[in-house]
Amino acid sequence: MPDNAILLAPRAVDADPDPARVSAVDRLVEQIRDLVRARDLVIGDALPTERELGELFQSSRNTVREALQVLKAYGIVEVRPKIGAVLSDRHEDAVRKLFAFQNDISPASFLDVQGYRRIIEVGIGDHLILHATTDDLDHLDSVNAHILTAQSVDAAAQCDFAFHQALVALAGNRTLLTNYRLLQPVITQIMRVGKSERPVQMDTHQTHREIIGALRARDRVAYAYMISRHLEYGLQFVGSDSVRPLRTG
Amino acid sequence: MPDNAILLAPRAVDADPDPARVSAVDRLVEQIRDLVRARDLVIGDALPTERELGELFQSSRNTVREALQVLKAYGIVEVRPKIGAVLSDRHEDAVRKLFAFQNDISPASFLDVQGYRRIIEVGIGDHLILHATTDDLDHLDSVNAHILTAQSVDAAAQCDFAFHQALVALAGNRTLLTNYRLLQPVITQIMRVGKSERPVQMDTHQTHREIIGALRARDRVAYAYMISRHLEYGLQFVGSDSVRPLRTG
DNA sequence: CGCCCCTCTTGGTCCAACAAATAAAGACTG
DNA sequence: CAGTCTTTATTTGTTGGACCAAGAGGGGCG
Repeated sequence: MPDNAILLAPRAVDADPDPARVSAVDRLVEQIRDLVRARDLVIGDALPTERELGELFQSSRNTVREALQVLKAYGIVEVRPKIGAVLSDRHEDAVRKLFAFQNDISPASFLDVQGYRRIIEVGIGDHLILHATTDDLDHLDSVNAHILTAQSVDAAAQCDFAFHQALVALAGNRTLLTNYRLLQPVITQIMRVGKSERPVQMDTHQTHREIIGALRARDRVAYAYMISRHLEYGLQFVGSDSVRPLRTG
Repeated sequence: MPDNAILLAPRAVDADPDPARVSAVDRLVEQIRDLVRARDLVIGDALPTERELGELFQSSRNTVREALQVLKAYGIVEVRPKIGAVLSDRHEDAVRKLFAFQNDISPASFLDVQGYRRIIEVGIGDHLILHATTDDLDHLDSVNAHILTAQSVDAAAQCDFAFHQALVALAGNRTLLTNYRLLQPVITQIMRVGKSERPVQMDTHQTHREIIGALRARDRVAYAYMISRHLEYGLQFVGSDSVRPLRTG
């Protein structure tokens, strides 16, 4: 049934004008993908060896290797010596990595990302007010509790993000959550900057508690207000004059 | 200003535990990136030839080629015969392609994506009501007009998406727009499915007009209602009985 | 000056080889 | 017989070299 459930393969996303002029590597990438589908391989299954793939698709091992590098960059496979290429579940990680690959992060981006988060986190408010169960909110509390045990700025930022991610997850929309998580590197960096100035774990934890409280009270106005204020709070540390370039190799 | 606008480079997104065990290809990818930075190369500039890169970094040309395949997959470079590797601005395209790479699109995804769109497009309503200028709305009208001239289902879907993209763009948030555009392949496919059943260009155009009208009237309730109904409309062609979960390999 | 042809560089692909890693099989020991 | 060590054979990692086709660049010719 995986077949008829598929309505389409992602198509027309990249033009493919002259099939004769497509490189052997690109062709192999597609052929290997087709092979995976045809054999119904799942995460963890191993592909044929490089030599076998070369023989199977009438290509040299070098070409196969170049195709495997592409698949590896896509997070589709992981290659281990002696084992060969194994289907990987790191695809989302690869997307995230690529997404942040050369997005130099500027103060403008900081503002932009916080604005994005406000749109999202406020936007899901109605849904949370209506559908979040007590269990959901208890879960938020437990996630929030971790921030008190954070031993470093970095760990605190991770916990902070985990809370907001859990909040977004409660919206029950996979696409939204995926997109939100794409910004993880950027968001945690914002949080690191905010927390490096002074220890604000307690403040953050308390504010999160109040946000959860607003949800428990089913008070959508309070929720929207608190989220907005909470997101603006982090920006005061990205003040105009404290914006200094720090180049990291 | 590109330099001092950099606050940080994406870090800690992928672990790099044992620098001794890193493969030559991965090392080369980083070295080539460093080379680009060191020489301040910009979009359109050409990298050294494969043979030169191999000599420069003490690697064989095959290894260089594998690294270039990775950079190509990342949308960092485009390789043109005889010219060599040229710095590319196709990075976002690469992200988009990777994002949709193995997301086989199921009816469940359709629902999910439409839900995501509703969160976004309704969520930006307040901002649009408050800040959209008459020029902005006129621009929306002109974009919307294109759908009447569409000669094919595919073209109509493109126009439809262009309208919604323009709408989201009015929110003035680059991050949001980038994320929305990430879903372009999926969204346009949803639109194609909706429009393939029967010609609905007129309907779509009219509904868009009404949405713009709600914005002109600064009527946020009407806007939210119309957007929601508009997004749900496309779903009727994805019948409920064909909605079953599918394993996303 | 402009056009055409030639050449030589460059990417695209393949082959062969060796090193390093390691899974699998076999040997050894208690 | 069970468990551990060793050997072996296979597989990936990397290199060097070879050839081809395409095309950029230079030189010659009209």
